[in-house]
Amino acid sequence: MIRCIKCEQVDMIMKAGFVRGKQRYLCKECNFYFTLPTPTLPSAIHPKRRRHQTTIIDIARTLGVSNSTVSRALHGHPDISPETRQLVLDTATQLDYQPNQLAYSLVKSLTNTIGIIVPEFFTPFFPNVIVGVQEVLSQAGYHLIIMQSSESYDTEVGNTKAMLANRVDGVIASLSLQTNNYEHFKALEKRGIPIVFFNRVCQELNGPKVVVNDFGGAFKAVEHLIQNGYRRIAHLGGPPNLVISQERLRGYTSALQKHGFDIHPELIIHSDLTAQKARIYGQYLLDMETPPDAIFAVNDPTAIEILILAKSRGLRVPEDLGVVGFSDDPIAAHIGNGLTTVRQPTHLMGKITAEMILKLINEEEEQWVPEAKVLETELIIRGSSVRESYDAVFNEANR
Amino acid sequence: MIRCIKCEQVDMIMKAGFVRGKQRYLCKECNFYFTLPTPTLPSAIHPKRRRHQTTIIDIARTLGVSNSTVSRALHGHPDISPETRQLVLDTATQLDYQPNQLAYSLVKSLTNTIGIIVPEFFTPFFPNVIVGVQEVLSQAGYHLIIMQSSESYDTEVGNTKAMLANRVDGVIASLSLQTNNYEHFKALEKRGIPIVFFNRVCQELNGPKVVVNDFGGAFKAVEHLIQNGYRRIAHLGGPPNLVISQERLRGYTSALQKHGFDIHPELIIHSDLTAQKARIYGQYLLDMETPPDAIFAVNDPTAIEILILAKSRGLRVPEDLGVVGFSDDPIAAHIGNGLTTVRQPTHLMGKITAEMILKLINEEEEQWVPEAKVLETELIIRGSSVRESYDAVFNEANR
DNA sequence: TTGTAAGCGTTATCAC
DNA sequence: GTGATAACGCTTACAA
Repeated sequence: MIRCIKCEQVDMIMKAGFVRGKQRYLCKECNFYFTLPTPTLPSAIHPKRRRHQTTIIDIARTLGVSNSTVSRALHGHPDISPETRQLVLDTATQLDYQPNQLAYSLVKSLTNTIGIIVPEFFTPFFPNVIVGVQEVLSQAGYHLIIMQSSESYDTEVGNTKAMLANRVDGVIASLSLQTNNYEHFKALEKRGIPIVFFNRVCQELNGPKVVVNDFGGAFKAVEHLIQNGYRRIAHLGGPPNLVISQERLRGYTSALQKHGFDIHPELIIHSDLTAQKARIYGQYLLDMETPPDAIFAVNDPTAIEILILAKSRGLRVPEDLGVVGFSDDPIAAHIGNGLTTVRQPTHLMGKITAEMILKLINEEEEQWVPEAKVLETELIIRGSSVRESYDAVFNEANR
Repeated sequence: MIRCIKCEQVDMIMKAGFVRGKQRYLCKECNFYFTLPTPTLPSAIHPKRRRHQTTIIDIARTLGVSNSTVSRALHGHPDISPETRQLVLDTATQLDYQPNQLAYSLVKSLTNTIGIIVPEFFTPFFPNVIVGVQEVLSQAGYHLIIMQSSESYDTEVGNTKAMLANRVDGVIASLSLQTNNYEHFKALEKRGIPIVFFNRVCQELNGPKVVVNDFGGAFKAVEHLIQNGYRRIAHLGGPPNLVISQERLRGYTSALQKHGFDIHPELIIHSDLTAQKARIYGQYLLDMETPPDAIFAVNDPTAIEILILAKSRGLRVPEDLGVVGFSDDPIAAHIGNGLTTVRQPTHLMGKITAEMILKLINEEEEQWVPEAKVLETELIIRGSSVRESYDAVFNEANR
């Protein structure tokens, strides 16, 4: 005999289909739809659910307590008797309970998840940064969901949408090569989701950024080439829209200017960071009427391609051609007599980026957060750029 | 005037605090607590929620329709008039609506997320596999949540717990060095979460696996050394608990046996895949009374360490010492005269693993899924192992 | 210390 | 074609 839970009527009840496996009723008296409250019997079993995961309700039922009690016990809430608490904990392990993070996140509007968008995974740079990020985040109890833009603007937009849909608590990003429009990141900002950019940043967005001193690194690299007697130094640069390209180019020109060299625009090439393009532009440079005697490349993969190209042409490195890269990829130490390069603190970069995003998430009011953190680079001098004699001469002259 | 929603009484109603900003009442007649159902007024505003994300209900309210209508419109359900549909879609973009994947996942018990657990990120192997995985998964509309065990058993257990809590639809995993107990993976299985192991698999779990033919690769490598006249070939192996170590060792011994060589247990070393240990064991091997004239290393980082060690000792490679690695890391092509190594199809491995997990997720009944997929390897012959004269002699003798 | 019930944002079922 | 309502699994304010 079914009684309407609203008007207590008994006679005017009609069956009205099933909802999620439970009989549904309609009270014709008060025109009210309802299902019967789930019976609180300890042995109540969901009959037709496959692979049912244990919930706090299951624990509550087997113990004959309310789900709030269970919730409190599970979270070590102070207002609960030690006995109940232990009882709950025991049955939880007994029933192999695993909390449902989804339900938690839904109710708390917190996912404890940070999203990171990186352009690629092929050079060791981004994986290394991620290692640093993850170290800090997992310590703080956050998960990391990693997405690749694959250097595509459209994919990057999709990534940010997915971040939004999954309600990540914060986003870490490094821009794709194609990205020139930043609306998708502004959409995140607008919703109050903190973002920290690293490495491939953009000046248009005024959030916090973590970068290395690209200018300084490039400056040191080119000055080092000058000190080794190279006089016609080319720059195989990156795409002009990236700040790292701009800064490294600026370092290059500044170093030349400081030492009284002219800037030759024909020796400045804008490429795309890949070895394929480096090969083409490298050929072009070395085929010039007056080819350069040194090349400062925007990153290690392109520098290595130049090294390979030089070898195939019978050019001696460093005698005929000096080469300096940027990144200190592991391979740089081992290729030929070693590639001189600018080392970036990738791991540290990851850690600092992660710390920044955590700070942004946890700040109550608008605390002060540094606009941009600039990490220092280190010039690692190896065989591809050291011409002993010149170095001596130069240092002599400067003393 | 408040009426009890249960007994319809009007006089015995008392105010009884607030719940989530709504007045709560107690009916003294039937002793029933209740709040008034949320008014369906179009202009009802959540008064005190900061950073409120637009929901389906907001759209419904502004349009004066029900949320089911909105839901249907957003999902392109057939039973909806084109006008309403367009109206909903328009206001959705207007209000900048972003679906809440959490709520969706909660109700559907589907997250559209796959978790992957990898031991490390330092060698290019795992990043490369991940690239392949992600290619397939993102095509299928799945996200990837990446976790690192950092070669630690405890972290790996934590990772699986987190996967469970986040209710991922499937798990891809490669075991940590420390892992000897597989209960945490069995716990996933028990809950019906599909798992696919790759590369570092374990025989105890009988789920699907994707591996390369480690045996065959090792066999080819060692046979190649024999053909180049090396007669005392050592094996710098991996940890004995990993199947890859076992298989590569098996390939090593089989190749020796096939060519009538004795197995010298003192030439078989179990290390841990790292360059640090490789240095120590490498020293040990080269310091032997009768040192080996060739070393087959379990992976490239260790092989490269041997190369460096040999150089520092003035040993000529390949004349005095032959070296073969396993993986074909990018660096292998460039170090010294090149490192001979066994190439693994990392990208393909990722793609196949991803396809397998998708198949497992989508299969209705227990469809047949291959137990294990074995991918072929390729021996990449470079300078570290080719002694022309010996090769000729050997081939002569075998003709 | 424990219980009650709302609500987080969705989907699904049935009635109309 | 549209609306009403429950349910997904959890936290929490308030009352007892």
